[in-house]
Amino acid sequence: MATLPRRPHDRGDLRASLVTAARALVVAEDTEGLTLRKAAAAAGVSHTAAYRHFADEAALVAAVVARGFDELHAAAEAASGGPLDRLHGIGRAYVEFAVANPSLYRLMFGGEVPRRDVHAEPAAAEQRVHGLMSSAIVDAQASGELAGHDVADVTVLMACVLHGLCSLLLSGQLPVARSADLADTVMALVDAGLAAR
Amino acid sequence: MATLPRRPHDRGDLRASLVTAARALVVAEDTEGLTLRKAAAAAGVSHTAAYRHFADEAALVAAVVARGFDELHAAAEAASGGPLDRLHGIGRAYVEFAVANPSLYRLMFGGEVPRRDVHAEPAAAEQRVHGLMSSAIVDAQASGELAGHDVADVTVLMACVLHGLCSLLLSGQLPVARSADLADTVMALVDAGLAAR
DNA sequence: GGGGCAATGTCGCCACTGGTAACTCCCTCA
DNA sequence: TGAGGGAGTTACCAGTGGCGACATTGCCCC
Repeated sequence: MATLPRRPHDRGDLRASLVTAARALVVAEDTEGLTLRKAAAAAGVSHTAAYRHFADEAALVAAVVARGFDELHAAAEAASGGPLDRLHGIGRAYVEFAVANPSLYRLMFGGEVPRRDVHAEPAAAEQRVHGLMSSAIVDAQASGELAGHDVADVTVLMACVLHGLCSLLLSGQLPVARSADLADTVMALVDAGLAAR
Repeated sequence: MATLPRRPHDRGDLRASLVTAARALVVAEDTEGLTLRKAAAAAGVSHTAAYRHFADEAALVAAVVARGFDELHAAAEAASGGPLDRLHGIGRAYVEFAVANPSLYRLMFGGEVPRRDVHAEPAAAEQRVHGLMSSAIVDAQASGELAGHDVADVTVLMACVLHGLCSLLLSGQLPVARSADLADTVMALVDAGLAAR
């Protein structure tokens, strides 16, 4: 009897399938539900097959995290408008992403599993998001909407505030229902300190 | 043969011993090194004994996290000086704690293991830290060093900025060597927005 | 006093996880 | 055509969290 092709992932798409399956697991069962074995099973493959494409489970997790940052980057990139509006849009998109994908966001910033010093992928993807903020800040300074503080410092402040807010929201310290509201409030306070006057 | 007393933890101090052992494991082997079995072994007890004092491994972790917040609270409480100085002192103590106890801090804010909605302990301990900030903010507003924004909003901003900064520091996105410097920079920017003028 | 009794621990066991080693299959290419 | 290697598989291992049945101990109360 002619068996179906035994190697459906022959052309290297198993890697992508595993990342997709792992991401789905995170969404469905929260971060602790992510297991190399479950991801492999979901991809229709024995768990050892994953080791052909990832050194560790940690490497698989790192790939999921990197993909998460790519998604966050895409969401933030969609912000438009004048320089300061764009900066605010990025901030809102950031918080919206976190609220919409809490388990994924937690995985991305959990920090324990994917050590930034071991896996370069996620760190690079995160840097791209920060780059987006920097460019908006530069523009806002050029247009005179923000004072000329050191761009790196302001970017750090922005990243700190946004991540800190998301962290408090996702841990339940702040009500998720107020996320948009809180994002605006916090950014307004930051603006007050950065505004050109 | 006379066996040594089989129940060295009779008066309920096993719980405390387990938390201490677990905390030590986190410090020694980072968050992923914390295991219920290892903690029990370190306390000189079989691993199932731990279940007499904690429902889950998660409950043990939650206890470690709560204790971490207590330590953070104690460190922050030591800040003194005028209202605004005290607020800055709290901020510096916060960052110093994170840098000095990176693995513990990661566990405290990792978020995956100890869900705030399940374990009340850690959330309450965290709230106490925020309470410290609030009181300093209230004082600074009363003394006229800060403008009279909504205290809750300002507290959120403060907590966001501090946690965000620590998060970036511990993940390697910002150099730990500059932690004190960055803390001051970031807080100065925040102050600029909050200052009474 | 002595007898229950609950608290505290131990042992044995289970399912599951990450990881390794040895093997099979099948495609490619000299 | 046949050697080689990439991609998966099976079998296995140690370690982990968790459960249930049992032992021991000290305390409380008749």
